[in-house]
Amino acid sequence: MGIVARKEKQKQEIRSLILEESMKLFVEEGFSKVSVRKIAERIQYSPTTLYLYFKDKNEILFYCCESGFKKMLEQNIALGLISDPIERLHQMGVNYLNFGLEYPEYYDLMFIQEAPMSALIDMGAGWSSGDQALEALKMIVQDAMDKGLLVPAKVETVAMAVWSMVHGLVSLAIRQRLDKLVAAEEVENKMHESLDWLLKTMKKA
Amino acid sequence: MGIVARKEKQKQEIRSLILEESMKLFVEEGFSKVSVRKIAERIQYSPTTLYLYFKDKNEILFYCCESGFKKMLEQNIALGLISDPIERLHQMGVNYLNFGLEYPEYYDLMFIQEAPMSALIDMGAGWSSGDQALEALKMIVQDAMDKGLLVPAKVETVAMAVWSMVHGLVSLAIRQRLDKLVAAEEVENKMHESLDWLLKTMKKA
DNA sequence: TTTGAAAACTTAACACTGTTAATTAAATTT
DNA sequence: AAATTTAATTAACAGTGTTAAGTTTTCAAA
Repeated sequence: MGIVARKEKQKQEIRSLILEESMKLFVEEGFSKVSVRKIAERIQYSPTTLYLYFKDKNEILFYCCESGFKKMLEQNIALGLISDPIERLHQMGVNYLNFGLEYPEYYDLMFIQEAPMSALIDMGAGWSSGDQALEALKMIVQDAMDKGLLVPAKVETVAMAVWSMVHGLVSLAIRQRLDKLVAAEEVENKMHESLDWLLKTMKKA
Repeated sequence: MGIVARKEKQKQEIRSLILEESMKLFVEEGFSKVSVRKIAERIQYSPTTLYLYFKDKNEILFYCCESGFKKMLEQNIALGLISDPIERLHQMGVNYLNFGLEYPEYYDLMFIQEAPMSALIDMGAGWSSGDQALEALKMIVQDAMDKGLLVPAKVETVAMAVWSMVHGLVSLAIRQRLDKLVAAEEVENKMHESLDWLLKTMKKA
């Protein structure tokens, strides 16, 4: 049935439209200041129409997360070219910091906000791109360990430490807490210095 | 003037009452679900009365932060007894993790939420107890470096790295992101393992 | 002790928020 | 062309932070 297929396609288009325009608004005005009514006005539909396509506001946020992860993965494509695992890990960290600083609103949604995660738990679904990124991290650590470039330890432990550190840097920066440790203009530099320090430190002597 | 002093004291008492009861509510119901009206009902005043004592809701949150820091500092009193700087740093990290896991609502306010920090910036004031805690951290790192227990590096860089790491662990845990890396029951253990790993790693060979 | 001003508090209201139920309009099938 | 299903809207509810205006209480001077 071509007709039912077309209808399905139209439906998907509106879904995408909602997500696109929502994300634009999140980036423009900041997550907490975007209301269902604002999104609706942007796409020229009534506010309640959104509820025909998404369960609630949280579900919209959740699907925006997914698009954030895709953006993040794109940045990491060139990573495969680096052969030294430590150098690859380092560059992955650099990408992570840059992503967080360049798209703070995305980052907020993906890693800081409570809402999307509990929406996800209700659904039993996804974060699939997020899981993918974590798998990549574990694999690099494993690789580095196999090649004797790191002091032996549990892969999970090291991956968790590295992720926590870059996440800590980005989330403290986004929430302006790092200003309390160094001058605001220097925050970005110092973040990279801290990352450098970690990788130098964990590298087997 | 004894009379004006008494009035001032009464005013302070109501201020404290508001803060106490607000914090109780934050812990009970979670930060985002507490409204001005709920706080007001608890203390048996009209909602608008709160605005006679605080500029807005954010200012209430901000002052709750301060009490959070005091709680945190209390936990760290026993720290002075430990003479080995690395051991002291380690225990400080352990305390940090425990605080975050035991009082997630406090932690949320102090380090994750956006609101209190921007309130603070408007005021030009405080986070005084927070600054104190960071100073303590820097001093320990400095001490460890002086005693040749760490590979030489900028104190700020190392302090930032350590703080970011423990903050990263706690904030990812609170927001249930670590469940994506290890099973939920094991999160707390694994967090401590990651911290142990960091300190072992950064210790000079 | 009564008057008048200052302080403390409340009521009413505004402009928002997310969300649901009932209703209308459009598209498709019979 | 009529009936039915689908899509979108209007109206409304219960809640939010906050302000302006009005009321009650407190306290010092007359």
